[in-house]
Amino acid sequence: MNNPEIAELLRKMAASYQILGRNTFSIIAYEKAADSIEHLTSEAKDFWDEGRLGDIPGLGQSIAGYLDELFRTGRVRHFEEVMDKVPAAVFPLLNIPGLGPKKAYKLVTILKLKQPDRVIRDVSQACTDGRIRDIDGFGVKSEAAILTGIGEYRRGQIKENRMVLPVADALAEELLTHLRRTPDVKHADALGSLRRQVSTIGDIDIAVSTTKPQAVVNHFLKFPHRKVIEKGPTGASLLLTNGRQVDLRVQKPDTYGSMLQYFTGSKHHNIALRNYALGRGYSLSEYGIKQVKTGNIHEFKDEESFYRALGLPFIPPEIREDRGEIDAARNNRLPKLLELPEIKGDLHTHSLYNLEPSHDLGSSSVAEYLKISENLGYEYIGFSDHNPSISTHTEKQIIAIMKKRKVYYEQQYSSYYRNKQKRVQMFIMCEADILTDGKVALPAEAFRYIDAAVVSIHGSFRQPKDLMTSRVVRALTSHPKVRIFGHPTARLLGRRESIELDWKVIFGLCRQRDIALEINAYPDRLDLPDLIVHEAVKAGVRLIIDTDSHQAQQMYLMKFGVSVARRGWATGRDIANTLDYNTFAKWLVKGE
DNA sequence: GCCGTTTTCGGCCCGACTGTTTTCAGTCG
Repeated sequence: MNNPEIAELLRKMAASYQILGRNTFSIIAYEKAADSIEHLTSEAKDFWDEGRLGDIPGLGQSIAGYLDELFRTGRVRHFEEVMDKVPAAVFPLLNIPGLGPKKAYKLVTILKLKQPDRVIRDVSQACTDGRIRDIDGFGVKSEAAILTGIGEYRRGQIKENRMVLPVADALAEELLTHLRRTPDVKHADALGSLRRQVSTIGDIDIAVSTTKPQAVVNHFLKFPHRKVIEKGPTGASLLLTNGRQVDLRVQKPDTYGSMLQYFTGSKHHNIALRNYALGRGYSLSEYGIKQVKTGNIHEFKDEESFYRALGLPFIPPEIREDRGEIDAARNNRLPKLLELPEIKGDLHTHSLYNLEPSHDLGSSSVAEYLKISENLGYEYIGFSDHNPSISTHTEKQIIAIMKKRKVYYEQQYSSYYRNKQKRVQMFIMCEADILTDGKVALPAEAFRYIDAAVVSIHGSFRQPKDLMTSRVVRALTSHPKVRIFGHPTARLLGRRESIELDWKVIFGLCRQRDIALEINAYPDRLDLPDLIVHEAVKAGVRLIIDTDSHQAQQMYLMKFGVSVARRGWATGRDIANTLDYNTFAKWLVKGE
């Protein structure tokens, strides 16, 4: 049983306890345990294997004992006994926004709904028939609300309606630029998951500090839009022409810091922070910090002073996820997170040189890439075109192509720099497929004509974990010039799930051979995911951030790779391409 | 049921919103 399934089971227990009227704090305990397991970076089963179930926060003797039974026998008798007291049809209804355990239970018992697999349809029908309005505690509006909720639930099942970070970021930048055009705006910032730079974003929320709220709201409403959803003296919501919703919140400068902190989240960070504050006699809210004894509320202009008032250094938004940042802050052990200017090169780019590759060519010339590398202040760039297709070439042909390609790059390079002093250094590389059996799609002899290889998976994504792991191990150990494991989970945001890998094995191997795991900054990849970055950093594995550019302008997307690294607690020392050219070349170029 | 820079006992995040009420319960983020 995997983590999401266990979390769901624990949530069902919490709901059952709620219906059965048990102790509120048992209910909270089960919910916390579910949250905790959902946030875990490795499987709870792996903890159990190692006899460390108790190390999972929120699991005490009781719940850990039940999970032990679950892993040993596949069931928990206590859970079954409790949940048997609740009609099975209650549980599917908990997925409907607006319905919680109490209401769901009431509907199921009063309407005598027995069949879990059709209970949502039955409730929908009951709303349409007007059979819910007469139930105690419900009314006409409840019927409409439930129907809306069911609609949302159904749509949510069909399509995950989130933007990838770079898209949301670009949209937010337009809005922020628009807002900052009026002098009434003192500060304007993104809020929520966008400010924390999460890889996918739902709605865009923006905060403004001003002494003239109405003027700012009016100015905001001039942004091109399809419809005004809401407007008032302290905020407004617009539906944009692209179908996205933007919410604006306006605050006076004196309380801007508390508001920014509160709406940046994450929810889990805020809960943990409030817990921490409560131990010191403070109660937190979006309005400020209240001294519990006196009831006095202190307001904050900025977040720095907000955290300082709690005795903490500023915690960067990217790591506000309740993954240990409050403890680290308290002990003054927050990492000095990587920053964009530390990046000195990009090692995964595709030029337009046609080597008859297995996958897509780039569309920019070597000169264009060099030009942008200069603009970015880089010391080096690597060209990592896909290997020549193995289905349409013999080994001999591939070797010949790679040899010719090396000459081409060297000529392009020297002609670009004919009369120039300062140069961006170049690495001639290759992105080689990891084939189904773990072979790398580049003959050994072809490695002579490259400095190093990125290897990555472009097919057979659904192999079982052990097979996939040995496949990757074979590829990473196939040649000394294999130096980077590209977009390691092969996920595509909103389109394809990650492959399954035993990360412990991969981390161990990467450390042993000093191979870097790539953080691929391409918009719908953002791969490694931040959670695995965090694990890799803890394991002391070297990382490298690349854009996987297929046209030179995409090199500017590096900042999103940096965001992922920051969310994974990475510092400059964890990232290979913060090294200066000489040190970096020593690391990258191995073998003859 | 969990947990400890107030505590191994006695606390447990906070406030808004909604719809149903006549002072509140349930749900959400």
